[in-house]
Amino acid sequence: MRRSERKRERPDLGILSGRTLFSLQKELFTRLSTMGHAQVRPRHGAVLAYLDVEGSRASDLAAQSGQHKQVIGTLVDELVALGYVERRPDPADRRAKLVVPTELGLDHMEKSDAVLVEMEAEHARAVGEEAYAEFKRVFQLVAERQTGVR
Amino acid sequence: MRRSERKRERPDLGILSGRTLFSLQKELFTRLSTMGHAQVRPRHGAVLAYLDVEGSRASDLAAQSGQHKQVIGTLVDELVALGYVERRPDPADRRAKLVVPTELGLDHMEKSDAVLVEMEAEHARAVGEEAYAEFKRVFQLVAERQTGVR
DNA sequence: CAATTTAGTCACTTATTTTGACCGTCACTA
DNA sequence: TAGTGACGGTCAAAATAAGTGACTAAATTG
Repeated sequence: MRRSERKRERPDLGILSGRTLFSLQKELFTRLSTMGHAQVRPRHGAVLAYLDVEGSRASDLAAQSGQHKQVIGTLVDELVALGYVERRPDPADRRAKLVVPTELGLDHMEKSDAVLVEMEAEHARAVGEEAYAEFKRVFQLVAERQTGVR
Repeated sequence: MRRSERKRERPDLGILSGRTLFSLQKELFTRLSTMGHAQVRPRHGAVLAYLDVEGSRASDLAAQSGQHKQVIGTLVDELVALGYVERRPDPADRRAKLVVPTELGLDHMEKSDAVLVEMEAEHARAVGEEAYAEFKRVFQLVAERQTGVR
């Protein structure tokens, strides 16, 4: 069997993760664009995916998303321009600024969470609820190991 | 519970995939760089990951990796310059060129496959062989569904 | 053999990522 | 309470990457 065939039939963890990530992202943002959020691109996910309703610090967003601080800065600039978030001084630390979602931002966050839940529910129906739950459990362990061990 | 906490404790499929992919990629290429392949970057994976020992067409590599043909062209240029692959006319189709790995390229492919197998084996030991096998099985189904449906 | 596709490259334009320096706080400690 | 090092965020610039449209040559279709 040729290597490319083998990779297709028994893809490694990286290939599976990559395929899933990009395809999921594409579907999510396509769906969101039909729900009134056409301007937001997958890139902005680094901010919106981790944003708290009460607001989050740019550094926390950087740490959680694994992006550089500059990238977060740029994304926040764009999201401010689009009306999804605003920057407010952090009362607890005068160095920091809180990135706080606006009404529009909150709507995006809710819809995005809902679509993801729905997409996962479809997978669960297809492969079996129990099998899917177990899959998620192990995936989380693997992801933690992979991330932590470095 | 705040949203960011929830995302940390019960990450969605996208977050898990993303974390796993990027961390895996980073570790893989870090390890490979200590094995005599310091010049190759994750980007080149689009070519090297799917390359056949007998050579592959640029179009096939583009299709399998999901990259544009131009991207593949550029990557092949770089890999040629680094001595990992060479371009040879495809005897079966005079329009096409085969991208064929050199000795160095073959070494990279073997080592990269071996490191991935090893990394996965470590995960399997940690979460249990059986659980890991089942995880891979379901992951493959989910990835196919996610990719195919759209 | 004309019309259509397909493989690949060229030349450009536009995004995205990465780096390094820098300023104003903060936290700790002597 | 002054000194020191670390942290939060931004600027500017350099380096990489991605996306487009047009174009040549060869295969396929009919």
